[in-house]
Amino acid sequence: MESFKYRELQQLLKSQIIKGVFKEGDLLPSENELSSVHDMTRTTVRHALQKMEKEGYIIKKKGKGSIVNLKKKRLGLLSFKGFSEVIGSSDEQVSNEILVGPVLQNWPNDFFYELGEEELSTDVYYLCRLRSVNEHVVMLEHTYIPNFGLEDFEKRVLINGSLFSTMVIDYQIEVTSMDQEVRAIKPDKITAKLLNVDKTDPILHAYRKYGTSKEGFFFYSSLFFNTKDYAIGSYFQ
Amino acid sequence: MESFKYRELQQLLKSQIIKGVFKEGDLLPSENELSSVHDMTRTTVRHALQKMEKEGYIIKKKGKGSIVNLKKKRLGLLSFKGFSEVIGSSDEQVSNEILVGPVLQNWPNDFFYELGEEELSTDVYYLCRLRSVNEHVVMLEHTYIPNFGLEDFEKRVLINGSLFSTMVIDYQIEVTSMDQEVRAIKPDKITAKLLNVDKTDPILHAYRKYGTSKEGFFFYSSLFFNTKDYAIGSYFQ
DNA sequence: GAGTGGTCTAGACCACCTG
DNA sequence: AGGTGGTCTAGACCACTCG
Repeated sequence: MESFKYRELQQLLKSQIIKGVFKEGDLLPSENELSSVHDMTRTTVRHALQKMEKEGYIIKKKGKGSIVNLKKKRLGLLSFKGFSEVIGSSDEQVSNEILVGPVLQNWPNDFFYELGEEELSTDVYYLCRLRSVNEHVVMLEHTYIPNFGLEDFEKRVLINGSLFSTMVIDYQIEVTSMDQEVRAIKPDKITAKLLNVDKTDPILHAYRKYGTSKEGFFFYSSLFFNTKDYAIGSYFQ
Repeated sequence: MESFKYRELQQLLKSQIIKGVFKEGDLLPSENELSSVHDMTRTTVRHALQKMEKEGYIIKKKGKGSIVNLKKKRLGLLSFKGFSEVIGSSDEQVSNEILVGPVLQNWPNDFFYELGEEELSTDVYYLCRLRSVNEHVVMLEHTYIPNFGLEDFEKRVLINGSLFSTMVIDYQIEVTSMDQEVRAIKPDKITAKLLNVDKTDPILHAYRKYGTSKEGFFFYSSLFFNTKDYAIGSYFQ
C-alpha cells in the first residue's frame, strides 16, 4: 500500500538479483549512478541499499561498490533466508523434493502456534518438502500457508525452487521476520526413515513463524534436521 | 581508534542503558533533543539510533519515541546477544554459575575453530559457566578468550553477570558478529550430569565464533543446551 | 587521479501518537 | 495542537580502491 522511493528501488534491485540480472559477486551500479538514473538523492539510494545489506542481499565495500551476495559458507538454516537462497550458489549439489505438493486443507488440530481468528477462518496450503545436499538428506519441512488471496498457488512452480522468491515475485510478499523454537529430539519412525537416520539418533527440530510485509499475513513451518552429515550453520551481524 | 560522532552517541546511550540510566521500557530523549544537546544533525542521531535498533537495544515507534528494549520473549540463545541480555529483564529466575573462573591457559589441542598465527601465539582465558532458568539447568558454556591485552581479566566481576557488557564497558570491545554450527547430539557423561539429563536424552550443541569491533579479535564458545524444559527461541528481523 | 562508499550538515514535509 | 519518528532533498568533505 504505502509507497516510498527507497522501497521501490529496493524492490527493483532485489527482483533483479533474484531474476539474475545481477549475479553473485557482481557490482551493483554505484550510488551516484542509481541516484541520477532514478532521480533521487544519494541519501535515499543509501537508505535502500542499507536495507538490502541488512537483509543479506549485498555487501558494501568502501571504495569498491555494492557486491551481490547470496551464498553463505554453510547451511545457514537458522537464519531466516529460505533454504534455496542459503544453499543456492555454493558448490553443493542441492535437491529439493516436494513430497506433498501445495494442497488446500483445514488447519491441523493443536497447531503448534496460536492462530488468530482470521487465520482460523481460512483454509491453508500444506507443503511437505525434503531437502538434500550432496545426496545427504538434511531437512524435512512441513509448511502451512494461510490462503489469504494466493491465487492459483497450487499451480505455481517455485521460482528457483524457492518459496521465498516465489512470494516476492508472484505475490509481492516479502518475508520480514522469523520467530522459531528449537529443540533436540528423538525422531519418530516416519521422520527417521525420511531423514535416513536411526531412531536413536538425535535430530534437531524447529517450529517457525514467518512474518511478512503483508499486514497480518504469517506462515508456519515445522522442520526436522539431520545434523549427522552437515551441521546447521548460521551467521549474524 | 576511528572516531565518529554517531558512534560516540551510540556508545554513550548503550552504556547508559547497560548501567541502568535508561531502563527497560523507558523512552530515550527524542531525536531533536539528542541532536541539539550533542550538537549534531538529526540525520546523525538517526544513524546512531538505527544501529542501536539493529543491535536490539531499542525499538522505535513512530509518533512515540525510542523505547529501551532488552528482553526477548523466550531464550534467544541462537541470536548473538549474550545470555544475560536475552534473559535479563524477564520474569524468569536466572542463575549464572561460574564453574571454572577465568583462568589463563594454553589453547586446547584440536581446537574447534581454525586459529590464526597471532591467536596461537597468545595464551587464552578459559571460562566454564552453567546457566539455569527457574532452577532448570538449560546451558553449559565453555568460553575461550585470547589474551590480547585484556588487563586483569581474571579479576573482573562480570557486569550484570554478563560477559558482553563487561567487554563493552571495561574494554570498549563490542561484539559485532557471530558464526555458529549447531548439531543435535547425545551428551557425554559429564555434560549429561551437569545439564541434569539422561545420557540417552538428545541435547543441542553449538560451536561459536564471535567477531568484535577490535580488528582481529575473536573469541569462541562451545555450548550444550538442555532443550527438555525450555526450547531455544530466536527472533530475526 | 577518478570513482566509490562513509560521514555529516541544514534544512523540509509528512504520518502517527498523545494530552 | 504539539511533539515524535519516517521520508527526502541538495549539497559537502573524507578514506578507501584500483588502474
